[in-house]
Amino acid sequence: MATRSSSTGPKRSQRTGKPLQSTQEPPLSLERIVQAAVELMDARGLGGLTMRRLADHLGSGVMSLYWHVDSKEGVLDLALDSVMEYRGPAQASPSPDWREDVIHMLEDWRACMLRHPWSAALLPRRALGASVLARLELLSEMLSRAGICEADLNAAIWSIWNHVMGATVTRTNFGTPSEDSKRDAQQRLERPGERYPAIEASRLLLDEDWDGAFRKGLGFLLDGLPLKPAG
Amino acid sequence: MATRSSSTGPKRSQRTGKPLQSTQEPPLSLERIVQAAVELMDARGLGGLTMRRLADHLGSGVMSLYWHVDSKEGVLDLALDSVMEYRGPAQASPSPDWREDVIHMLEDWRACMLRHPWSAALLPRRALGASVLARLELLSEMLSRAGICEADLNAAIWSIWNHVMGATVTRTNFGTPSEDSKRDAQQRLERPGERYPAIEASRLLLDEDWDGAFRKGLGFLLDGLPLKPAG
DNA sequence: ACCTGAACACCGTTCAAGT
DNA sequence: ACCTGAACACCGTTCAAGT
Repeated sequence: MATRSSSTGPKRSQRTGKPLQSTQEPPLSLERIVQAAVELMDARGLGGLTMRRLADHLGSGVMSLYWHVDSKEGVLDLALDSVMEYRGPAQASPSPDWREDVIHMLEDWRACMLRHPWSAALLPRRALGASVLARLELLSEMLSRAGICEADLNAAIWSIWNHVMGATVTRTNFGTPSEDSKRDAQQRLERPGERYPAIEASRLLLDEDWDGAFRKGLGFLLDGLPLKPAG
Repeated sequence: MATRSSSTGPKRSQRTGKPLQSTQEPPLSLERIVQAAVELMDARGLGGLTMRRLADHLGSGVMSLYWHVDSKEGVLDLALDSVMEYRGPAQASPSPDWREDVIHMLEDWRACMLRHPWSAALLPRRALGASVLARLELLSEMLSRAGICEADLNAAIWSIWNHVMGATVTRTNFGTPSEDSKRDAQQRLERPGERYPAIEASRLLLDEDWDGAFRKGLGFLLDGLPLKPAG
């Protein structure tokens, strides 16, 4: 008559009933929770993160998570920042060319986000964590050293932030679409009475050189920054 | 004994039991649904849109919506595009200064999104609708007329797209924070062992001139575009 | 053609309790 | 200090039915 499976033996998934791990689970910790959240989102996307699934993944009850974490929002904050750490360029930092340093850090930033496609959409929606702040701090130093004046600094930083985040979020959304959705998009562009000849001609939505567009656009932006001769 | 209220008389909200409207509701239609969705999100944010609430708002049962609409995703697609229409500049379009035209359209784009703060976060996550496509088409024409070469066109368009979307989404997130969260942010910056002197000095996170940063950053980007002498 | 309620398989989180 | 299950107030959507 019992509708719930027996609770003897090792912890089992509420969802599948299969044993989650043959060995003993280590105790819960913030680190384990955050790491599991990253893995879960890597595998199943932003919407795939569920407190219940997260607990399952860790072999614990759902509510156990809440002793370590305030809410799901807190998990998202920590997961995002955990993925954004910067280890710096190969050699000692201040290279002769400021542009090289800036581009290296931003390419790495973008690469981090592309490794975890859920992160780009999360970036602008949460409080800034230590890793993101460290990157902004570094960017600020680099631009000052390049000779940007104080009055232009914040606008320059936000513009670069917008470029990195926008390029990444746009790419994870529009990049590598299925052949079907490509055909759909193309048909949409050619719908009678609603035509977009310029977009059609330039293949804006079919062009797949997202890396090139990122680099080139970043070049435009850096070219446009007003720099004084030297720091 | 009945646990549900009587179903005589005009349609009542399942949630509150109050009559939703003293007059007869007009029949459902795609237009009414989309408009109600926009109103709901304007009032309660992206997370405030619920199929049940939407139905309540319209005085219908939840499942009635699904005759007009495929899914909640479909409602979001339509709501976004409905809010992004461009009516063009006051006078006939091709002004002597291409920059003026571009800036006008982009300022208007940003203004549309700021009027509906949920829209910026939605923009990069959905299929492009007619209003957004029309704006991209217009932008493409304007840049070609300005003399950008074909090979640079798509990178330029995406960079500008990133700027508009990024600036708006960043502003709706970080803009006008409460005094409390400002203090929190400041304390975070000054935490011992984890300091961000450059960000602190430039007041990157406290500066509230988002309009200025948008315009200035767009200026940098347009300055950096490589233009041939004339179209 | 248009609308409906019941039901299903989920959510995040509160609570009162266990060790 | 750390973990738990039951329960609450929600979700989006399928289905079989009504008019």
